[in-house]
Amino acid sequence: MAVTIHAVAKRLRLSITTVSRALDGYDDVAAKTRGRVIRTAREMGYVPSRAARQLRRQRADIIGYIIPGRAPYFTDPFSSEFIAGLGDAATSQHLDLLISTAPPDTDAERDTYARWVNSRQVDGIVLNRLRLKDWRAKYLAQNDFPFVAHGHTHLRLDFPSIEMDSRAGFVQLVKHLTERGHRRIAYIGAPSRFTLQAERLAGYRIGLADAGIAFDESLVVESDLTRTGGLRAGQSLLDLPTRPSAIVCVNDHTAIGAMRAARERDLVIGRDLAIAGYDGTEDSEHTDPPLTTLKQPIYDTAQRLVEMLLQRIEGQPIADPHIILQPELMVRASTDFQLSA
Amino acid sequence: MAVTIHAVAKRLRLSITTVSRALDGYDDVAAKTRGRVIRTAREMGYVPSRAARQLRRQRADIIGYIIPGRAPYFTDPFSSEFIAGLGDAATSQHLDLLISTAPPDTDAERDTYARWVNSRQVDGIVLNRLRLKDWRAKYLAQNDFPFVAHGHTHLRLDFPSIEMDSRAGFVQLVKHLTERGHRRIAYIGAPSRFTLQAERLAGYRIGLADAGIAFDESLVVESDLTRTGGLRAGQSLLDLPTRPSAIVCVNDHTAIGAMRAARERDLVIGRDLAIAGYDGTEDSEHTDPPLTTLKQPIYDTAQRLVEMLLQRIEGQPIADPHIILQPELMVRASTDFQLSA
DNA sequence: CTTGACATCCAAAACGTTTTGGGTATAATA
DNA sequence: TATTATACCCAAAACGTTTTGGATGTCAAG
Repeated sequence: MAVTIHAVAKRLRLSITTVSRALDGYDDVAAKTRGRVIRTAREMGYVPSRAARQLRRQRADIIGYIIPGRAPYFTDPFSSEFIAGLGDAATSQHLDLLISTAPPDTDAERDTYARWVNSRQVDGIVLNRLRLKDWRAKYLAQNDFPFVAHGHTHLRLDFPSIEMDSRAGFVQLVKHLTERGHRRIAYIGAPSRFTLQAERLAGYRIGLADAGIAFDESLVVESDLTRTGGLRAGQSLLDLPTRPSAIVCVNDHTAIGAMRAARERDLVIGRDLAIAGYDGTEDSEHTDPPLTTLKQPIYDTAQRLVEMLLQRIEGQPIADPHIILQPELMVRASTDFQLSA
Repeated sequence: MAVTIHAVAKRLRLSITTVSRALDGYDDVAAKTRGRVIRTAREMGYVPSRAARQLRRQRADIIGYIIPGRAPYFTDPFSSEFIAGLGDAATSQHLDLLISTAPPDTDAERDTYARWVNSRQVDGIVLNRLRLKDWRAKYLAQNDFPFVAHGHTHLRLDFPSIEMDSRAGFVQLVKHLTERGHRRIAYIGAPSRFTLQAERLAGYRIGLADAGIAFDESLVVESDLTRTGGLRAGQSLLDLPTRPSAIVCVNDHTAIGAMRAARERDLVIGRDLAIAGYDGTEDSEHTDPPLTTLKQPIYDTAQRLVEMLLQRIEGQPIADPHIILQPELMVRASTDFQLSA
């Protein structure tokens, strides 16, 4: 079987206490002894049993992330990049990342969270795509379980978070469009339970109001954050009696779907029709034409969230527990034209 | 703190043995007692400590996957879909999925594998993007550690695997192109240490030979499986004195980059130039024009790999330990035209 | 009444660490 | 020489389960 601390101690004719303390860098073991211990341990390929250490230390050195959805929903590049950020940051903090998947607001989701919390399998949890009334945040807060989140809720809860001011982003985006002559600007959104939908829709409405354009309910469609959803929503908008001249989308994937709907109808994006997304994933650079989008630093955000979570786990004070970042408007060919009257 | 089996036993005035056995469904506990135990445990919110169980059972109920690369390399949709498949399958088998990232053939990679194996943190490992001489496969096999892989190596090792016959796929793809009049067909590949590169390049060459076309080294470019890499490689190919009329790419991401290079040069894909990819990710459906590709069942493959791994972990015989699947040629507009002489 | 068989239950060991609370030399000080 | 520091080391407890190997009681059969 695997080599235990016992075996190392036996070989060295030392107690396991001394071996343990030597390896952990305590100063009550002679330098020479420490050297012997470290060398022998390495030679024998000793690595502490995670389970035993975890049981004794009451700490797993693992953080958890439950992907809110099932494939292919989750395969959007936002998730990939987010997970990559979590994974890399975890690794560099000597943590591991435990992943599971569960569709939002299902029993499976509740079970998974309950299991992770109660079995002390992870030391902390990262939350993403918050809901306005996010039971997860409530549950974790009630159980005093360390967590951080990307986004906010409408509940009275205090937890470390990083969020994008996507409302301001959409205001800016709509302004960009109205300045280019657009008056009929449509919006393809997400289900209303998501905070991101509330924020982005609000930004859209403010943007319209700023330009003195009346809000037109028929130009707002709910979709599901996927390309296929964006395609369907785009189809319905473009088949309207008087179609919009611009479509802003809740995320890049939706926009990519909408672009396809436009092509199906032989509309030239960037001339007949403006389309914009949100997220600034690499995808958006490679569409034809390149997609105007609001860029958020997904990878960095994930990394910083892990750092905050670790501080929270260790009970350290967090310097800036509520970070709000501004997305950056990336104007590309999909919207960069003056609408001809 | 969290509720332990001790607390449950105390409340019920039973021994922890009985509580444990009642919950585990042994038949040496009275039905009435079992009922009381289960009810009380649920009421008290008892969930066994993973660490303790793991220590005693010598089993973690966790499988591991180390993403071979760092962001943004890993953010290609192949990885996302693969991870989604692993995650979902793991969940449905009552396993969790531990994720880390490490660039191929680095010390970081070796450390991570060694740590996971020696600390018995995971019960088994899933390997992906195998290398021709994959030290990971060798290492795990030597340590008799359960693992399964997507792909094969050139080493004499026996392990459960699922792989795509991507060589046959490329033969078919090249045939598809030669039938449409293409003679100058270029290939954008991956670094040569990857098995997938060897296979796909071989398929490309056989396809050429089948059509009586001489292999032209100048039409083969090595890239890095990313869109940006595909863009660069595409640029260099299209700037050749006599440019190719078709480009086949080692994966969809590369193809998407190559498409961009073509657009930069005002070439109409699907008329002036044929481009094809490999993977059949959803991305390929949404390009303009839609991308011809070889589709492989990534999500299902991941799921089946998890099943095989679990059997391997439990020492059960595996019915079919070396599955080879045929990719499906999806002919789309990016290649579906006759080349005008 | 004894003996088995059966149904229930349980004490204690074991899993492999970390940590607590000393213990034993040796050297320095009084 | 006796005392006190100092440096180094260790036995044993604890973490929370699962599992082994009985123990106890009841009931039917001999």
